[in-house]
Order: sequence, then structure tokens, then C-alpha cells
Amino acid sequence: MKSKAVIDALSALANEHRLAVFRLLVQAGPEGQPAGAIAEALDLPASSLSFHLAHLNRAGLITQSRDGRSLIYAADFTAMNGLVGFLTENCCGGASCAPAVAPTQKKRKAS
Amino acid sequence: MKSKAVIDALSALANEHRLAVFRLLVQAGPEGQPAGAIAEALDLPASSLSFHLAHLNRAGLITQSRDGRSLIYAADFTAMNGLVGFLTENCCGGASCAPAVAPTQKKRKAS
DNA sequence: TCGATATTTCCAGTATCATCGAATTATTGG
DNA sequence: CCAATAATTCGATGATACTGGAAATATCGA
Repeated sequence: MKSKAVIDALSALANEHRLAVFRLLVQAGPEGQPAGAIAEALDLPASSLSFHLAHLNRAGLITQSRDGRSLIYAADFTAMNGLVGFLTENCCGGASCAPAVAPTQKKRKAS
Repeated sequence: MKSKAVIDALSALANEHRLAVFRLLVQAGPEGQPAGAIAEALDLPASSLSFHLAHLNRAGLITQSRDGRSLIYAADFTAMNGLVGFLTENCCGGASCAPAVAPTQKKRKAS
């Protein structure tokens, strides 16, 4: 996962409403939820929700598909996997966030 | 980790420069780096960097300590651990981002 | 085709974020 | 105490994000 994609994903999740939407979709599983149900569950005006859904979609965190009049949104678990993977590898010093104590030897910047 | 803290951490990392700073500090390990070294490594004006460091610090992702004239910043691995933990548990459907397929039964919101 | 439903796009107003030079604060050595 | 060094805070400016009602678009059922 590229740095730019990571930043897009992070900023997409870095919002109260979008984080709530995403969590809801994760709980909903691969089947997803129509926009209307999300709006009702989170008590958000349709236009505001649409803005947030578009944001999450642009960031690649959710997918959109149509079912009749409804647009179904679902969490993209692969993308989320990529994000968590990046954070673990690049921001936790590898492993599972182990403090990276006693590094075998200080990593020296090449030249 | 509370939702508010998660959002603070996510929005702190959702910026090109701050993500670079954080990664640098992760690589630097628990000993951290003085602000000046970071500014030089990332080629950022001192005042801009200071703004970003304050942001990361407010979010709890880095710690600050003084060593003479220098202010040493270091990644807070515990906080990062908490963030990744939250994302894994709440945004990946538990496990390690398994698609959470075939949920035993739909979780119903308690009244 | 028409009316109802589901959702998005448009738009304007407000708010928050990012930038960076200049001024300020903290610390050290002499 | 003073000059030098390290870093922060201030302040003004420009950019970007969020909000939500009204209008537009897509789809369905009859």
C-alpha cells in the first residue's frame, strides 16, 4: 500500500461520522447496507451522509453497488487489511507493535 | 482506546508530513530524535515542524522530553498499539481483518 | 408514463487546517 | 550577564473540509 493511499484512508477514517459509518459497515459484513439504513442508524441528513460515503469510497475503504433504488455500501476488508498492515510494518517497528526495544543496531540512513 | 482518542490519532497521522515524522521516530526507536534532526531529515521549516510535532503530541502519538537545549521527540508505541488494536477489533471484524463472513447472527442494537 | 422512493449533486456558508517568517522563550558556556 | 543555539508561539494568509436544504437523477411499480 502506497503512502498516498494510506494518507487517504487515514483521513477518511479521521472523522467521527465516517468512522461510525465504517464501523457499522464492518459489522454489517460483506453484504453491506443501503445508504438509507445507514442514515437512519446514525441519524445523519442524507446529503451529509452521501458526502461522507463518497469520501470513504474515494479512499477505497468501501464499495458501492446498486440494488434497485438502493445503493448498497460495504466495507472493503482488503483495503482495511492493507492499512493495518502498513501501520503495523511502518509505524510499529514491525512485529505487532513491539516497542522495537534494543534494536540489534541503529539503522543508519544509507548515505 | 476511546473513539475520540482514535479519531485524534487518525487525523494526526493523516498528513504527509506528520506521517513521515512518525515513521522517522518509529525507526529512531525509544531514544527518539531532537526536533532539529527531524527538521533536517525531512527538510521542513522549524515552525512548520513544530506545528506538526505539537499535533502528534496532542494526539498522544509521540512524547516530548528535554535534553539541554534540544527537545527530544519519541514515538509512543503504546498509543500506536492501542490504535492498531482498535482498528483491528472494531474495523476489521475482529481477527486479523478476516472478512467476518457468515456472522453467527446479526448483532442487534440493544433497544 | 406517472408518482413515489432512494440517493446524489449543487451550492453557499462556516469552520478548521496548513504554512512559514518574525518575534519570543529556554538553556548553555564563558 | 551575554551571546549563541534550539525550539516554540504568534499572526496573517490561503486552502480544504463539513454541513444541510433544495434541486436533480435513477429506479421501481402500476
